[in-house]
Amino acid sequence: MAESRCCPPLADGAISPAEAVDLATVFKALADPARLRILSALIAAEGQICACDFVTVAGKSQPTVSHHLKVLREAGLVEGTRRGTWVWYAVVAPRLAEIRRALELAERVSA
Amino acid sequence: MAESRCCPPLADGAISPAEAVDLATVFKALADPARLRILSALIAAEGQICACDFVTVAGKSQPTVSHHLKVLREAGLVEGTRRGTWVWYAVVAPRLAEIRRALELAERVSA
DNA sequence: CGCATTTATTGACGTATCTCGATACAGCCG
DNA sequence: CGGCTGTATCGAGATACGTCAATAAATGCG
Repeated sequence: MAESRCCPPLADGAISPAEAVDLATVFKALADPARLRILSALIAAEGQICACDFVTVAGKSQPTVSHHLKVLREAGLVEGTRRGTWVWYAVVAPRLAEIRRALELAERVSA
Repeated sequence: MAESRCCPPLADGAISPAEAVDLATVFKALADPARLRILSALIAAEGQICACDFVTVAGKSQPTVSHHLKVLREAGLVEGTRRGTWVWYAVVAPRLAEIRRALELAERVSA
């Protein structure tokens, strides 16, 4: 602690610890190249993609891809629906908007 | 591999592996509650904050805070300048804008 | 039912990350 | 200079994460 304060006491403008944990969970889901490629493929497709195609997109084994899809699902970023043998995945747009808003606030304030 | 294709060949709209690695690095820097609290405090302050204050903000030890600041620095998200005994940190606004743009594209497409 | 195909789960291994105590470095002041 | 304060680095321990092979679960078909 500083004996002679180096600055006025902080205005406590930081997000709460709970909020920080929540946000961190989302960013953790985005913090992997394979998952980003899966997500961007889904976005570019503007629709649904069969899970089987992600093996090629991510360049990983099928179990690894399945694991990444689970992470993205649990982060609320994508949604999978079974159609017979295959499972089709799609982006959850509102969730992406939510994340963007968090960073938008950041830019607005810092601009 | 599917014997009878489940879907047309993917349009290859995903970002490149290199881009994915770059983006993942940034999101990794954001994927920690302590770092998010540090960053949000900086944003809320709309200016510079003395490094000594981050120990309280993050609720971690001084070496841990210093480590997190290094991660944020190396991700280009914050900047520190020494002013005598203390180091003052500030947000790098263009970098935040860059990240926001990546997600903005996402929302535009998925909207 | 029995078999083939797609997807998900399990278990294991290596690596990365978070955390702190101890310590080194940098700049002020008497 | 010598001591003091703030910051950064080092080393170590614990935990989390990415990855794959093996295997299970789900679905369709003959």
